[in-house]
Amino acid sequence: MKPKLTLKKIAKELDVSISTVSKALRDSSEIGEETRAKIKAFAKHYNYKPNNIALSLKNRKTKTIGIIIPEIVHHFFTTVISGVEKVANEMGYNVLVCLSDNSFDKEVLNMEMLANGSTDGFILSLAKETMQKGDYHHLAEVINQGMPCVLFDRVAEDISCDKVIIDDVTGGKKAVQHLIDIGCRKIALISTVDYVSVGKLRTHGYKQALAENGISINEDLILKIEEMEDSEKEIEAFLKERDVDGVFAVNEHFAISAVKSIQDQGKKVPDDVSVIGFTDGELSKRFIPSLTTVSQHGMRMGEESARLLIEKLERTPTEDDYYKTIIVETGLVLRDSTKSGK
Amino acid sequence: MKPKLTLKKIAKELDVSISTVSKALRDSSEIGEETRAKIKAFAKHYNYKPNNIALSLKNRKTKTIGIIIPEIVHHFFTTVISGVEKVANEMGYNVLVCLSDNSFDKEVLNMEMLANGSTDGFILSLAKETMQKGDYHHLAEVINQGMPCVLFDRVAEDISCDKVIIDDVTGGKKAVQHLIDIGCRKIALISTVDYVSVGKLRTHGYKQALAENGISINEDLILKIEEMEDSEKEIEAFLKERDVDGVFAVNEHFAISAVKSIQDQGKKVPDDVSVIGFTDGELSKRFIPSLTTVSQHGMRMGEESARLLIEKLERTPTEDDYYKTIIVETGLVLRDSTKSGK
DNA sequence: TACTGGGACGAAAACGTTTTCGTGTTGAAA
DNA sequence: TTTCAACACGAAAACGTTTTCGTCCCAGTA
Repeated sequence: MKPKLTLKKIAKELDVSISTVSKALRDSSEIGEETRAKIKAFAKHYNYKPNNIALSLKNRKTKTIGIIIPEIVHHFFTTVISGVEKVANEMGYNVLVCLSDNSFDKEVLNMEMLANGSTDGFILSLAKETMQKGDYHHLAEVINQGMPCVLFDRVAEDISCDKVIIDDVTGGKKAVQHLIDIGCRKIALISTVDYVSVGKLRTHGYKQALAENGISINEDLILKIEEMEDSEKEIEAFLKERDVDGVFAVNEHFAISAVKSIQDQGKKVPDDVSVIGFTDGELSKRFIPSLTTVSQHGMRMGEESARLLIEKLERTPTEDDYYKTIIVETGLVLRDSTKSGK
Repeated sequence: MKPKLTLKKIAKELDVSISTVSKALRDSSEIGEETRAKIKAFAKHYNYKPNNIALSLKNRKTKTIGIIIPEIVHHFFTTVISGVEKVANEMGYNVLVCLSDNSFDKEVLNMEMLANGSTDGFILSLAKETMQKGDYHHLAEVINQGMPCVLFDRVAEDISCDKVIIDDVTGGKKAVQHLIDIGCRKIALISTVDYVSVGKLRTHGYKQALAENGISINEDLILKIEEMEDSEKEIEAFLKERDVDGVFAVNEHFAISAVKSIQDQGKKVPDDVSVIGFTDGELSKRFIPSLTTVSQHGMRMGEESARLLIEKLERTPTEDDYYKTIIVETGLVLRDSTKSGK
């Protein structure tokens, strides 16, 4: 086991100064042809690689970006990470992944770690608990320290920074409009509680679509779920007592639970009831019947976020600075859980 | 926007030396009560946090561990990350996630990045291409430099380092034994090509179970799949021409494809054919019929890997060093894709 | 010969810490 | 009065780089 090679060791070995070695390796014309060649040969032979930490300290940049997500065991977030990784790597950056577990405290802790020099900036989707509290001081603080930051998907209005979101309202509207187009009139909505921004927005979309088609909104057909844990039972109970011909669920899990309970009641999907979910997970694709969904394009969101962040990192901060919000379009992926249009 | 506070700035502001500030903040008895209190109050008020990079450079340790996985959009790997994150955080470590995309070159690149000071050690599951090539020089090199390393799931025999694996042979055996127990006799195996170690081992388990029960091995009932891309069609073609009453698939995708093509043929799962998969993903759980699987306990594997690594990191390297291999037990999770025992 | 210029290299500062080893001041013991 | 410990603090090295600014020497010019 031989310890890492450093400039100092090379210098001593070749009996030149550290500066000479450094310059030679960077191909400076200051160093004579001969010495340069010798040093480069030596470095190559012993596989010298500069120490990243020292570079970071010197340059005051780490070439690392952090990403904090609420949970990793969730297909949408993994696709986002995937997108971030892809462009980060292309641009020579590393990715530090942190999990907030949907906990406010963990989110704050993670941000503190990342902000203390470990990363040049970060990408974040808010924890559920954070959105509920509405406490964003940790974000404000870090941004105020000059650390660039991109929020995605679960964002907060009142934080000024770059953002990447999907148009949840339009996404929800598209879904419901499609249900209407194929003939549904009694459309249930299975959503989350309102403090989760995406739930609220998709609900708006649902209502808009109904309104625009002259269908009155029946609050009794709207279910808001608080706890993921017992969502399945809640959905079952909810659907059992209602007569519907269409269901729009704001995520994949809810959609699948809906399909199951509809089938348990002896009805058929999509013949009796059409179901649309949100998020294009593996599950939706391979479920039987496969689910029609509003696709979120997680990979694209990740790519856009990373690009936005790195762009900001590599620009001199004096240039005119303003915050962008990128809206990634949603798509409607038609599969077998909805009747085909006539 | 105020830039980060440093020891130097505090020192200047309070008109003491840098060393005094550093010592005061670490509660050294060298510094007088009064000065100490003053400095600590100041630091607290302006929210001083030491710079991580500088600490890393000084201490020659980063308190960061890297994890390189073949693909993140894969439930098993996300659960592993989840486990790693959990214990890493508990022990005060950060996690740097890299994706090899199953490419040898990307794996090498990732390792080089991580080895240049960014991390204290890492956790790795080999890329498919790496296993195929059988080229592990990058691993050997880094280990030789004294960087601790833990391999999990897709490991290489001939690399000496800590490892965390499941007992794939026994896992496969358990599955097939169960199929036999519920009355299956014509059991097909859907596996991967042999250079993927897990595929090979699970195939061993399959054969062992058959042998032990006096069932002759029919190579015609074994399908080895090379490309994920067209696995669905291959499986369909394979099953159409064979008369089977049980299927053991070495992963979730294959299992689901199997179920689908069996159903397409007008047969019933599990009444006509029982199917068992490997990996307890979300998919298996929520698929209809839900899949009986051999569970891999990704979370546990991640936890064990992280624990192993950190243990090694925090021990003085002079103590007696040897490499451990931890075998995480598999479990058989019975669901609806297999007949219940008679 | 004296001066100039440039080629080839080295010294040292800087990034932000921690830690070792002074050093100056005090108060008390001899 | 001298001596010495204890106390409170500062200087400087070190971690591994990059970069600025010398410095030295030699060749060419006047």
